[in-house]
Amino acid sequence: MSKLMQRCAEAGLKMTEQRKVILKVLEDSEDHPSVDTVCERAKSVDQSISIATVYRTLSILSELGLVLKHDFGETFARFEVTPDAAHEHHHHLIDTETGEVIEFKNEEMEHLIHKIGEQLGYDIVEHNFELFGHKIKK
Amino acid sequence: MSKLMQRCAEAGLKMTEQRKVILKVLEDSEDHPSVDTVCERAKSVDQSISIATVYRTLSILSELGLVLKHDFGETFARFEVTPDAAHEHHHHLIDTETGEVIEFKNEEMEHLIHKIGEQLGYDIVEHNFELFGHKIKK
DNA sequence: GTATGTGCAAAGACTTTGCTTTGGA
DNA sequence: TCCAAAGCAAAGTCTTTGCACATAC
Repeated sequence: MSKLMQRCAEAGLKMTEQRKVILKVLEDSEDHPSVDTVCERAKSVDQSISIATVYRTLSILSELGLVLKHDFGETFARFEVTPDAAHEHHHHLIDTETGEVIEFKNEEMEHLIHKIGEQLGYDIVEHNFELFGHKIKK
Repeated sequence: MSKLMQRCAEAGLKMTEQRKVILKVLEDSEDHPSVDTVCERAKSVDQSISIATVYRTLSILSELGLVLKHDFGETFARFEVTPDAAHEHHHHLIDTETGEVIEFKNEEMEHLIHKIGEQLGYDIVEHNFELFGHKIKK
């Protein structure tokens, strides 16, 4: 049983065929798929899966903190499975010329985020950090 | 003539009555108004201003870099006039309990952003950095 | 005078939801 | 069995756009 399925079971969710497929699609995705893309990938396994179910499933997973919802400056949302170890946390650099999303890690950032929260008297529960830029041409 | 009007004139935009009102609304706003809010404030000066014009104006200003478009995790966009001096750049902390948006500055962040870009071989032209959290209760 | 800008309403894009049926526990 | 979940289609929300009229330069 996959980690995501396990977590869903713990949360009391019924493990329907559709959910199994969607969870597997998410776990197998190495990019940051949109709802449409998740749905397409799911449909290639089970044609009957509807986009409404994909929306509902992603919404639940997001509330459970099992997936992260991103806005990379487009008109729609993208998703990825939440990294479960602290050292797997990463941020995103979007190449403004190609649309490519590059993941990067930065320890300093992690520290800074909590330091800033402390200074302002806040418990930081979430954050967005995205860079937009283009390759430096030699 | 306001700074924003000046910049618009330089960009070759016609200075219509509607634009004057919208520019003034933006310059006078100390928060991060949504399109609807900008439109309401503009209408209180000139009832005839339509939301389509507000959308079009904000879109132009955003392309010119004169306003910044933000996504604070809501379903709609918010805007603010772009700070024109480097030392006025700031980021945002959204109070998840009240929805309040707190601005803060952080020099370290500015450095880090460009350092990360350099390390990855990218010219960073834009970035999003938002924190979400709640007040620490004593 | 002419190109740009505006208002209105319709269309578009993405997302949510009501209702009926299906199926997991 | 029974309630959560799915499919479908309609509706909702935010944003963009086509068109006819208005207006800044």
